[in-house]
Formats: sequence, C-alpha cells, structure tokens
Amino acid sequence: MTTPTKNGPASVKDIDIDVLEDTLSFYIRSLNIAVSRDLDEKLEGLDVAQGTGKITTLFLVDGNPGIRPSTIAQVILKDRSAMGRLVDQMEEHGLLQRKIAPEDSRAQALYITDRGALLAVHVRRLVTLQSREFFSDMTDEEHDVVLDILRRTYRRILERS
Amino acid sequence: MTTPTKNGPASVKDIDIDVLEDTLSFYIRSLNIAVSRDLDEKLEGLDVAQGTGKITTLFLVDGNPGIRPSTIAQVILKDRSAMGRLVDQMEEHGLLQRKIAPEDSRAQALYITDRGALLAVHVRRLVTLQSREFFSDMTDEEHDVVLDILRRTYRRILERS
DNA sequence: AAAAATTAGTTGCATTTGTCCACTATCCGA
DNA sequence: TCGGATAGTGGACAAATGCAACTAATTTTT
Repeated sequence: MTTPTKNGPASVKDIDIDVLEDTLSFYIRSLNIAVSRDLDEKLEGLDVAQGTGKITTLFLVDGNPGIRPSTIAQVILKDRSAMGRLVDQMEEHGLLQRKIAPEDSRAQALYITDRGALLAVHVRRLVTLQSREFFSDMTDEEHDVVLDILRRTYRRILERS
Repeated sequence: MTTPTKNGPASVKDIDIDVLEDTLSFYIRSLNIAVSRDLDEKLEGLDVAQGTGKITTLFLVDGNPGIRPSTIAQVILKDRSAMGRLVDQMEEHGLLQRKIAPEDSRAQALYITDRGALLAVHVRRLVTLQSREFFSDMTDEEHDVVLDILRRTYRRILERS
C-alpha cells in the first residue's frame, strides 16, 4: 500500500513531513512559492511581474495619489532602500511619477501616470483571476473563511510594525 | 507610534489596497515575508536557518531514511540543482550523509546523522512554537480551519507537479 | 536661535537565491 | 544494442535582500 515501485524508499505522496504537517508557517511558505510562480507566469512581460511589491505599489499609487514611498514600504514589508529601487524601476517604466512632497521636502509624493493607470486596469483583472483560479480547489466558503482570517492576521502585522 | 495624521495623503491604516483586499494570493505572499522573517529570527544561528527547504529537508531525511534528493526537491518545490546545493550545505554541516542508492546508482540515498537527528529534535520544537506564536491572534478554531484548507491546497499542488 | 535627534530617501556592497542550461552517468524499454 | 528518460553536478547569471553609511530636511530640545 505504501511503497511505490521505483522511486526509492519514499515517493512524494506518502512522505512524512513530521510536525510540518500541522505547521501553518510551512504551508504559508510553500504556497507562497507556488502562488508566486503562477502569478509571475500570468503576468509575464507586464513590467509589473517578478518580485513582491510592484503590484501593490501600482495599486497604492493609483488609489492614493501623493502617497509616499515610505508608506508603501510599510505595506509591502520592505525597507526604504528596497522601496527606492522599486520606485526607480517603475518610474523608468513610466508607470508613476515622483514629485517632492509639498509639505515636506524630504519626502516624495507619488502619482500614477496614464500608462500606469492603464496597466492597473489590466493587472487588476489578472490578479483577481489568478488568485481565484489558483485556489479554485477551495469552495467559495473555504476561500472566504481563509481570506477573512488571513486578512485580519495581515492587518495585525501591519499595526505592529 | 506609526503614522500621525500628517504623514502625507494616506497613512498605513487607512490605505486602499484595491482588489488586493480580497485577493488570497496577496495575503499568502505578504504573510510569507513576515512569517519567514520571524522564523529566521527564532532559528538564528542554527545552521538550518535562512531560506526555504533546510528544515523540510532535515525532517524528511530524518523521517524517511534513504530518501532521494529529487524527491525532496519535489516537496520543497525546487529544482534539482538548487536541491543539490542544499544537500551540499547540510552535508558540510554534518547533518546528513549521502550514499549511492543501492537499487539505482544514478540516485542518492540520504541518511540523517546523529548531529542531524539531534538538531531535528530541537528544530521540531522551535518550528512548532514559532508557528503557533506567530499566528496566535487566531483562535484555535480559526487556526485549525485555515490549516486544514491550506494543507489540502498544498497537497493538490504536489499532486499536480 | 542653535544644537541634537528624527525622518526620508539614496547609494554601495556583500550575500543570498533562484534559474537556466549544458553535461555525465545510469537506467529502462523497444 | 540503441535511444530516450532520469538523477545529479556545475557554471553562469540575473534578481532580490539586507545592512550600513551618507545627505538633506524637519522637528524637538534646550
């Protein structure tokens, strides 16, 4: 009943992952790899693909004109230097524009460009689809339950940093 | 304190993240960053810290003597070359031992060392604690529900690859 | 009002990580 | 026995991450 035929002592299905079996961290980390790969495929060539933060930044700037890089950095859980480079990229791609924040000239205010806004429309659809599809094995109820719980967890993390 | 009202047009709490608000992918990816950081802290110095796969590999070899690198690679969602390097590291650290698989000399059979087994005992406790603590905002019911659903999702992903 | 402490952003660097691809050795099936 | 598939290795390379030092601007303190 166990023992596959050829694939060695243990094949993928009947493998014992020890305590990881009941470890939420493990599933979050594993699913992250899978979901990120899938997302990258679906977003291929879109100059918002690859790496965490570009999509969020696009939406954040689109929906919160004048938002600052450091605020976005908090949301995407990166430090300012990483954020700076992200903004560099996106500005080079013509997705957003940097201005000096009027009320504080240390800071910057970010604004979406037409190109960025257009891309946001597209990505908005793709991202939504990707997530639904990727987790399509779940029932709608399951999906909503998990979504609700993880959302709250994420919010709490933001509040603490 | 984070964000007084003067921190620009939008502060972290009242930011609109658009469709990401309802996108499970987003929360998986974000929580991954947070949970991975936290885990790295808790495992600091343990030569199983940093990066995905070491912990899983340790447990897999511990619980499935003679398991092959390529099998582990499937579980941790990495390719063979990445897996090879991981095994290199862990062998250098004296956590496991490579042998040639008796029934197939192309393949290798991995075995835990005493040092590896000892570390596994320690890590087993730490990992369990870390996950419970990190998600301690959830009720036990919430935790179990999410765990159950994500476990199944992960299993399905394994089956497809 | 001057000095000190904070904060925003930039830059360079070292480290890590993953990915792709080619290459060898071995095994299996026709 | 030949050809195709599989296991593992090694190199090259692009990206991402994190850290620390640095400038500039603002706020707080004295």
